[in-house]
Amino acid sequence: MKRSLGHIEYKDDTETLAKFAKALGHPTRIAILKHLESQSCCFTGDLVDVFPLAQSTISQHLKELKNAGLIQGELKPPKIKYCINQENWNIAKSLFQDFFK
Amino acid sequence: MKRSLGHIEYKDDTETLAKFAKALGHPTRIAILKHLESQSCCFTGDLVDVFPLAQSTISQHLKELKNAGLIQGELKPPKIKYCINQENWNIAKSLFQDFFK
DNA sequence: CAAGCCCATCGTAATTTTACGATAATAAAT
DNA sequence: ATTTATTATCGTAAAATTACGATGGGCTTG
Repeated sequence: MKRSLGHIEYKDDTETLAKFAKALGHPTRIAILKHLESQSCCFTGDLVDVFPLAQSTISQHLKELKNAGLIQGELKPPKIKYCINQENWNIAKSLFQDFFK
Repeated sequence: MKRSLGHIEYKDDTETLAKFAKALGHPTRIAILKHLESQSCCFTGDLVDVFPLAQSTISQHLKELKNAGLIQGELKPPKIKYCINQENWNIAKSLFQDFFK
């Protein structure tokens, strides 16, 4: 990208909403989150069984959801249990609600 | 991308929600839509004045929002008036609502 | 018909995303 | 201490995204 202006400054809510939306902007990640909602929690391996994707790809999607704050991982050796991050989930929820008025 | 499986088939709602989310996944596009909500409608030129971005860049963002179905353009020569596509907007709204339960 | 205004599109470049296989890391169990 | 199970990370490659300037097309006005 040719960026003449480095960063454009948007309002915090705008940036945050875009960040959440971006994380939701892939069908696999939507499906993962739906799965997490229905199961409340699950392990990486469960998802690898459900989706026809490489384990590393699933892991990458989980990483993005985690970076966006939508999920969190809890160590349950040798597995990792992923759950919705309820706090940020609620923030996202109200940002989207406000956005759609 | 190395795609061994061509396309993964997700449920329609999942694909649609991801498509809307992807379109919302950039702060400039969020800001454009907020602007459109407050003004109800506006011209491309108005946005070029508001955002420190090249006219072609604004146009490209508008194109993506249009492709996602979130906005529509009406010819008002020599300008083009952009508005929220209310029908799809409502679809997006309820998809996000359902998603966040 | 020419000139001007507004906007989309083209061509281009840097960056990011998406995906894979292979490898490394971590903790438990043997 | 070695093995096993599970998951993250690395290296890589193709494609998509984001941005710019320049060009072109459509419509109105002179």
